[in-house]
This record gives sequence, C-alpha cells and structure tokens, in this order.
Amino acid sequence: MGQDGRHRRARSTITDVAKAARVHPSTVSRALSAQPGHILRPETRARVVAAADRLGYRPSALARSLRLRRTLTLGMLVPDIANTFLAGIIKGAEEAAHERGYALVLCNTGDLPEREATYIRVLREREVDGVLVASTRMADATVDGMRADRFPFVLVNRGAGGTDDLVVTVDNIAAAAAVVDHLVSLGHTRIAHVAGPRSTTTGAERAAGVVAAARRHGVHAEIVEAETWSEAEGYRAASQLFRGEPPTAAFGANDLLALGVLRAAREAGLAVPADLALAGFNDTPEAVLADLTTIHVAQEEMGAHAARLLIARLEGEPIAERNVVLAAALVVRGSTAAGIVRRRIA
Amino acid sequence: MGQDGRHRRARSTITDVAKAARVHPSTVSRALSAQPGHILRPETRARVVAAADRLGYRPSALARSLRLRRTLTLGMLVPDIANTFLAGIIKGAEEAAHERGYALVLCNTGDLPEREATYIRVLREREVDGVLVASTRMADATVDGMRADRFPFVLVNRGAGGTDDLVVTVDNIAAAAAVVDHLVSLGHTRIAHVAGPRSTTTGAERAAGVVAAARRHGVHAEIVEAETWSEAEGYRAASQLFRGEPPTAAFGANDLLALGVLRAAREAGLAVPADLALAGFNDTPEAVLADLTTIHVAQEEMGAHAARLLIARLEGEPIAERNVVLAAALVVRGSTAAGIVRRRIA
DNA sequence: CCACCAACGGAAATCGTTTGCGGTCTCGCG
DNA sequence: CGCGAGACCGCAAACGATTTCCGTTGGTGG
Repeated sequence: MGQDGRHRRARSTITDVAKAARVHPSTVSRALSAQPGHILRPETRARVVAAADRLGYRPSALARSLRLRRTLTLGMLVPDIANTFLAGIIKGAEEAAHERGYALVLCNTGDLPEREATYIRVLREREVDGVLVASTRMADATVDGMRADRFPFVLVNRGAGGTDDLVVTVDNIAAAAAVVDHLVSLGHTRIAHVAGPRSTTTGAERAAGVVAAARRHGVHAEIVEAETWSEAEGYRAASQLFRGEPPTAAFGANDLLALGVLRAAREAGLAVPADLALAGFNDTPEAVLADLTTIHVAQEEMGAHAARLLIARLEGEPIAERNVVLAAALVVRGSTAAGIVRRRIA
Repeated sequence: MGQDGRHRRARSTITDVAKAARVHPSTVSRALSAQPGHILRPETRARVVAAADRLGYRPSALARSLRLRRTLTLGMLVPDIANTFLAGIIKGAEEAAHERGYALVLCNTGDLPEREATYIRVLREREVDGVLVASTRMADATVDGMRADRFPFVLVNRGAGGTDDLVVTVDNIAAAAAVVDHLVSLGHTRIAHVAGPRSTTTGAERAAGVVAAARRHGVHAEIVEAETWSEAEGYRAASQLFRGEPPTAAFGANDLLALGVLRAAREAGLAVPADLALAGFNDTPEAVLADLTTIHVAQEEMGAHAARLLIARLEGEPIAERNVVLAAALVVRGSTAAGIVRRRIA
C-alpha cells in the first residue's frame, strides 16, 4: 500500500493506461467498456485490462458524463431528511436508483420554496438527469419551471395539480375516509381533524376525505389546519382544540401531527384511547412505538416506484401509468382500541 | 418561458452566450465569474450578463469540474438513512456542506463492507472531493485504502482505530460509565448491557465503559453482544437475558437496542421502570417518545462538525483538532425514574 | 498469386469550461 | 506626434473520456 507516502498520488488517466499497455487511448476505452460493437483481440484486451488494474485506473465519471451528455445521477428534493416517513421513501428511491446504475443526490429543502428553487438550480447545473420531488406545493414555481423546460421529474407523495406530471402517491381521500369510517364505527360523533397545510395536495386531499366521510355518516368533523407537518404544530393545534369541549376522537393528517395531539392530550389529562381516540397517517416507526392507529403507506415501495418511473422516462422506456396510486391500508392499534381502558408502554 | 414547446430545449452553452454577446467564450467566463483578477469594461460585462440571462445560461458544473479538478461535492457513507440518529447527522452535514458551497451525495451501505467498498469506488469515480464515513468498522479495508491513497475523509460517530485520521465522535467510555453510575445510584446491582457489535468502536468503547464503571462500583455487569444495531437484535438479546433471573436494569448500546429490550420486557411481563430500569444511547426522537433515559448526542452538530472538518482539510485550512470529541450528557427520563411505579404513554 | 474482406486499432473531433499568453487599442505625457 | 503603459479581450491549450472515420493488417478464396 501507498509506498509513495509523501504526497497525494495522482489519479491515473486513460492516457496513462494507454501508454502502459502500448495502445491508443481509444483502444483502452474499447477494452474497458463492454459495448457489443467493440471487437478487440483477446490478447490486446487482456494487456489493457492488466495495465488498467496495475495502475488502479478508474475512468473519470466527469469526463465521461461530459462526453456522453448524461450523468447517471438523480436529484431528490425532500422537506426533511430527519422525517422517518421521508427516510423510508429516500431509502427506497436510493436503492432502486442504485440498482439501475444511478446515484442519488439528496437535498433538504426544509419545505421552503426558495431553498427548493436554489437546489433545483444547483442540481441542473450539475446536470443531473432528472429529479424526484417530495416537497411540492400545489402552486409551485419550481415545478412549473421544470415543466416548461421539459426537464424530467417525478413527484412523490405530494402531487402538484398538473394533470400530465409523473406522480406517485396514495389515495389520500379514500384513506382519510377509512379513518373516519373506523372512528364512526367505534361510536365517535365528534371528530377533530388536524389537517396538514392546504397548500399541499396531501393536506388538502386528506381534509377533503374527512369532510366527505363525515358528511356521509352525518357526524360533525371539526377541521383545524396546521401550518407545518410537525409534531409541534400538532401540539399547538390540539391545545387550541382542547380549550373548548374536546372531541372524542382526533385524526392527525400525519403521524407527527398525531403525536403532537397525543402530547397535548396527556397534558390536558385526557387518556388515549379512553377519553380520546387518536389516529395518524403514514405508519412511521414512531406510530408503531406509540401504538398509534394510522394509515399504512409502503414508503420504500413508493420511493422505489418513483425512482423507477423517472429512470424509465429517462431511458425512453414505455410508461404504463403516469399517475401511480399505491394502496394504503388502515392499521388499527391501541390508540383507537374499543373497550380497552388504558394501555401502558413504559 | 418555454415557447418552443415541441422538444426538449437544448441547454445553452458558454459559446452560445459568447455568440449572442459578440465576444469570445473566455470573455463570458471572465464576465460571469467574479474573480478579482478579471478586468472587463463594464459595458462588455453588461452585454454578456444580458445575453446570459436572456438565454437562461447555466454553466455546466461538469465541464467546470473537469477543468478545475474539483467537484465541490462530498460523499457520505451511512449504514442506514432511515435511522433517525444518522438522519440528524446527515442533516447537520448537509447543511454545513451547503453553506460552504458543497453538495452531499448520500450512500446507504446497510452496514455491509462490500457495499461500502462499492460506494467508495463510485464516489471516487465521480471525483467527489472527499467523503464522510459514518459506517466504519475497526478493521476496515475501505478506510485503509483511502488512507493509503491519501484520499481525504473524515470519520463520523464511529472511529477506526487509526490514530492519524480525522474523526468526530463522543466520549463513549465516559458516557457509558455515566449511565452505569446513574443506575448504581438508583440502587441497581445487577445490570445488563446489550452491547453493539465489537467490530465497531462505538460498540467496543461503550461496553468497555460499562465494564470499567461496574468494576469501580463493585457491581455485576452482564454483557450480551448484539450482532447489529437494530431494534430486532435488542429484542433477541433481551429475550435471551430474561430467560434466567432477569437483571434489574438494562442498558442498550443505542436507543434502538434499548427499544428492543423494552419490547422484550413488556412481553416478559416486566414493567419499566418498576421491574426493570432501562437506558439507551443517542437521544433519538424515539427515546423522547418512549420516555427513555439515554445519552444525549448533538447529532446535527456532529454532522456539521465533520463536514466542516473535511472542507477545512480540502481547502488547506489549518486544522485545530484532528480528533474531535463532542460533549455528551446523560438525560434522565421515566424509564429509570426512581420511586415511580408506572407511567403510561398511550 | 492476386483481390477482397473482416478484424483491429490509430487519429482526431468533441463535450463545455478556465486561463496563461500575448496582441491590439486607447490614453496621457513629453 | 511618438511612445510606453495599461486595459481589455481574443486565442488556444488544457481537463479526461468516447466515438466516428479510416488505414493497416492478415487471412481466404478464386
């Protein structure tokens, strides 16, 4: 190992290999890339390969991308890496991308439109082949820009109103309605919904699902809109809710909001599920931990699906569905258990 | 915007801008990069700038990197994106990197050495300027390789035995000892430690801290080594522990292991903290949720610190400490509360 | 023995930037 | 009016790969 300990060893280039193997650089290229059209004498190829790994040669992806006009890289915009729901999506996307030889560059937008715009600019300067966007708003200038430029992108989890976009989501309306159905079946008639921001499709659709289902059952649903998707906002919204006569059931538009409601409920002395039935959305690890009834979303599959869809678009493969709606299922846990007085965890 | 709706608009290059502004490409380059040495007639510069944004010109980071021999990109190897502890580190690293104009490419190794090797190869082909490694083992061929090539890297969270590496960690021995001190102070004398894999510095050091502290207090510490850092392994290890006479206190080498122990305890009918005091390590969001006593680690700071250290190394800035040890603090929560009979969560 | 063809591999152009070098122009001063 | 000093900016050579286009071999069939 590194016997030239002194200074950083220079990267060897295709020319170095060519010299070492006494062939032309073009021959090195042919020997190393297993393209079908390349016919090389086995002996020549062997000599090149030998020289290549004697020198520890690694082709420069930079130079190759410049010439080939593609980087085999995908960008991905997420509102928050530390959100476990998104982490699942990212993981699925990363693996699917890697499987097809693409790398993934992650960008944390913090759900801020201007950071989103900045990152898209950076990604496009870096010439990523396409991007996965998990942080869209409904009216989103960044997405409009990509649409206008016909720059390849896929929307994940949240849509953006456009009818022609490639999108991977779940059926939010049906899922939210399923939660309400479940709560009503337990006998609840005063249901609160802590909605996500209406500026996002997920927030708007889930609230719409709640409203529709409530109307169908003839029960009252009170909607409070949170400003962000965070636990803190769930707490804030719930504290406000509990000031008056508290509802008997609450449904957070995602698990974090529901956990915020849980914290507020505990502080208000409301026991879950005895005094307040509680449900969330996404089925993150936290939901499992808090024994929270929620909607299960196949996170990794969602990410993987989105990545594969984008790659299919990039490679010009036929696209079966432009608008993929994954199945989501109600998972009933202790937080809405009927007849159970109290459960303990710790 | 995009009035040529038909086909993908070709990216405009520096040459296009040069033509449009009736200058040489080199002049465009000078006009657009605010280097101190470049003297341009204001009028010329204005003409170039105008042409550039009329054409929506964006310099190709690819071509620039090729020429400049640096990509302003960092790679980062993590065992699992979906792990909230790592998510915090990643977030901190990503932000610090972005602040200094670097992008971050994430790679999920799944804690598998061969995937680690593959990813390092990919990253180096892409000519990232350096990498952050959060998934090292103690004897790690990949790290050895980078050391030998003098390729810039920083180890985060886990070290790798090398004395000369750039490393950002916490004082695992002291922190683990603090947990034992705390448990002993509550009167526990039969303490179990579910250790992380000894092949990692974190696993080995925390176990060592436990052993040392136990000896110092003259109490018995039983060590069970988990094979991975997962909740499932914690559960498995604990189930095994509980077969005989169960200990009165258990300490998981990270929060996930501790949560696994919690699940096993519940199944074994042991109440926490009444029958079993429980502690973890890292202070992840899950620990807060489960009201788990743990060691607080400043995750984002750790990631940010590591990124800044790497960038300092890359830019040839002076490096104060090669081996940064961040402070960690014991956070006492309900899972080790003295005198509390039972707490409920849901 | 010659012609022809396939197989092989060299030369050079290209991808989009940056930058050292030096040419031209403008100005001010003697 | 001549000359030197800057100022400004064009030229061309990199950076490291891929690929098209040919020229050269060597073998084979007539």
